Amino acid sequence: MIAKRTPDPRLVFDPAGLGLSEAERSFYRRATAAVARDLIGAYLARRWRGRWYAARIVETEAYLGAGDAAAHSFRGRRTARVEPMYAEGGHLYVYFVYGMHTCANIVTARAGRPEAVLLRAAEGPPDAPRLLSGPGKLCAAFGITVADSGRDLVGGHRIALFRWRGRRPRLGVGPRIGVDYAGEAAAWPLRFFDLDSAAVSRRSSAP
DNA sequence: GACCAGATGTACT
DNA sequence: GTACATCTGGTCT
Repeated sequence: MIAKRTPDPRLVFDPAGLGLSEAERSFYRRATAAVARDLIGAYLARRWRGRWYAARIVETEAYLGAGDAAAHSFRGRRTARVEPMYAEGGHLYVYFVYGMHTCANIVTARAGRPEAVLLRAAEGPPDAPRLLSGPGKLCAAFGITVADSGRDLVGGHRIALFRWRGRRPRLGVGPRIGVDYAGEAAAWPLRFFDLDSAAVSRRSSAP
C-alpha cells in the first residue's frame, strides 16, 4: 500500500513568515514529558514543491522508552521499525498501525534513549476544523508516511518544527489514549493538550 | 458513552 | 503461522 504523500492544500501556511523560529537540537534533547508539553502551540511544518504547509499542534503524548510498557521500545525492544526512536532527539519516528493508519512521533532525549512524543492532533483550517483531530488524520493531511521515519527535523528542509514564543496555551494533562494494555503505565499523566482547541479528542483530565 | 468492524504490517512463536 | 496494534468512523443506547 502506498500512502499519499501530498499535503492537504488547505494547510498552506509559512510559519517562518510569522517570525516563528525553528526548534533547535537542544529543545528535543530535554526530558520527554517537557518536550511533549512545550510542543503544544508549536507549528509542525512541511515543505512540499516550494510551499510550506503547517499547523499548530494542540495534543501530544510522551512515550518514555524502555521502562514504559506503552512504548514501542519497551524493555529495549530494537527492531527495524523502532530504530529511529534510538536516534538523537529531533528525528521523526513514523509507523503504520491498525492496517490503515500512520502515526508520527518526534524523538526526544539523547541518542540511545528510545523516547518520543506522539503528535495526536493539530488545529485544522477554519473550513475543516477536524482535519487534524487525530494522529492518523494528522499524518494523512500532511502526507507524512513511513518513508519519513528517521528523518531529521533539525535543519530539515522538508519537515520542520517552529516554536511559538507568544502567550502559552491553557494546558490540560491526562492519561494517554489507546494504551490500556500497558498496565499501570496506561494511567501515567503523559498526554498534554490545549484546553481551548476544538481539535482535541478528549478533554477530560481524569483517567 | 459503549461497542464494533475494518485492513495489514510487525513482532514473536 | 498467529496475535495484535500510540486509530477512525459508524452505529446503538
